[in-house]
Amino acid sequence: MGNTLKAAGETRAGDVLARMRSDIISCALKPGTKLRFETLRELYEVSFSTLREALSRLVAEGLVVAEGQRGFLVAPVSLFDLNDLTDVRVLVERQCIKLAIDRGDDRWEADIMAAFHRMDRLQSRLGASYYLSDEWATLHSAFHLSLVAACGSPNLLEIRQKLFERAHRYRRMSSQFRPQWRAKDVEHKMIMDRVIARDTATAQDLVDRHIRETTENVIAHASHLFAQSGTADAFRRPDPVAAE
Amino acid sequence: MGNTLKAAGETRAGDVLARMRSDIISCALKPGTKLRFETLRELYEVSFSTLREALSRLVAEGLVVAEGQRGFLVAPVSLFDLNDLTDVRVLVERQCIKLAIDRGDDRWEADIMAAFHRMDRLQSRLGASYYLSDEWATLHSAFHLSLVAACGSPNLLEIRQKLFERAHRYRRMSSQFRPQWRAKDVEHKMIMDRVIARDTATAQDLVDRHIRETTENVIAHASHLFAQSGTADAFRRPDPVAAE
DNA sequence: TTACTGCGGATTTTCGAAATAATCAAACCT
DNA sequence: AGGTTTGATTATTTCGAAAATCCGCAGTAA
Repeated sequence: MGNTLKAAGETRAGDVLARMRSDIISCALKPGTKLRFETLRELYEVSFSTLREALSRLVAEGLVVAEGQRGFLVAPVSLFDLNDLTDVRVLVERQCIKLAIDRGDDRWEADIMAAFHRMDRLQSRLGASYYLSDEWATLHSAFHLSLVAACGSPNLLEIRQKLFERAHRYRRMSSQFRPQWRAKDVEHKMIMDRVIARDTATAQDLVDRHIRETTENVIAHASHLFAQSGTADAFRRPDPVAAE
Repeated sequence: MGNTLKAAGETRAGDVLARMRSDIISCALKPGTKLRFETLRELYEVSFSTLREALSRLVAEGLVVAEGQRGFLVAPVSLFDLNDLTDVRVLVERQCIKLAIDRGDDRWEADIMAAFHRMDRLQSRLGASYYLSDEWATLHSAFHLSLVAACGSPNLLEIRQKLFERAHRYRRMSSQFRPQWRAKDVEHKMIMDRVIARDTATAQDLVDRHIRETTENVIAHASHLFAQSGTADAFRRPDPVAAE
């Protein structure tokens, strides 16, 4: 029964998960949208259970929120969330950088240079609008990961990756409106240099600024898209987890 | 069809989730155990789909790991993971404390004292073995949460809570073997005092030590229960998420 | 008019069977 | 004998229908 396509060893739920994540990040599914099962079922051509599985995982990633027994929602965006997200990312990323520089070996340095090279070459090939390409987003993500891959903390890296994904959605929202992004590639090169030179303090500051300036850019050009909704309500998580 | 019990407004999956979490933390489901659906189905008296939902959420909390299309596993424990978890918790908790002290108001201070009082009174009532009680664990969790509740960062608080849960399992493993825990309550009081006095640096250091000493305690008395398994393999997460 | 209650339609949540994939062991080839 | 393929068995993943729940609205009473 030839479905879309079912790559090697990939579970159906995983495939839907990836497609939905992509659609949420690209805002094909707009923030705050109610996700009705019937609609999704025909959109992604899978059954209720499979959808539910994917939705559950997206809730874990913070891209979808669950409302008790009233269904699911694309996680809303807001100025408050963006600022909070940015602060947490800076905290985590600074620590990752520090640990990676302390613990990284030659192999780690080589991987960074390789990741940068791949990203750099793709930018040249794609020209001015590289930032709109999914392929570039992947290489960009891989580059930033390579910088901190040697930090030696699986837990920190997992947290970092989830935050990076969430932030990606905000970045996409602004790139949509700002064809001429400022030259991130220069910053990337500087960060790489300072990291490989094991200059912890400077590397941390550069990454800090890299993140915060991007946020400022988003706020300047895309904040009109954000929900004015209350600072508190937009962040209710479904599960009070343990306490109470 | 009178099932166990179905409290107000609680979804079945949520109930199973809570029970499984409790069983994993208490090690009724031992670390590293393969979770077969048929077994779980009769143990928790629910269907495949409902189980799958609960399992998915537990994966998000890091208490269960998924192995491709080869089923689920209770997340293994290891010395490496415990140490890593501890380091990340210290990073997060220090930041939470700092922000809460910067931003907390009178109401926040009052809530801390109330949470401490409830925990303290329960300890008196239960006597020497209070730490084995689930009720105390809840109040203990609530107390630590109250300290940082005013930090103003939903994202940081969510991360903190998940890490706290994971650490809880390790704490349980050692309390099982060490009936006479050292007097945590004195530490709790000191922390509360320094937090309310807005003495950020000291409060951070106390919490830091509070966490690290507990970890040392666990290592000293329960590390023989840990898997010797490789430092890397025990932490594979199911989903490479975005980066390739 | 305003607040409360009970019905009807829509949506989510749960179920267990059917399809798909992995595991294990015996037989087969080299 | 060692290693590989095949086939039977077991476990997981997916499906769509059935049950439970929620939401809006009409009708009634204060």
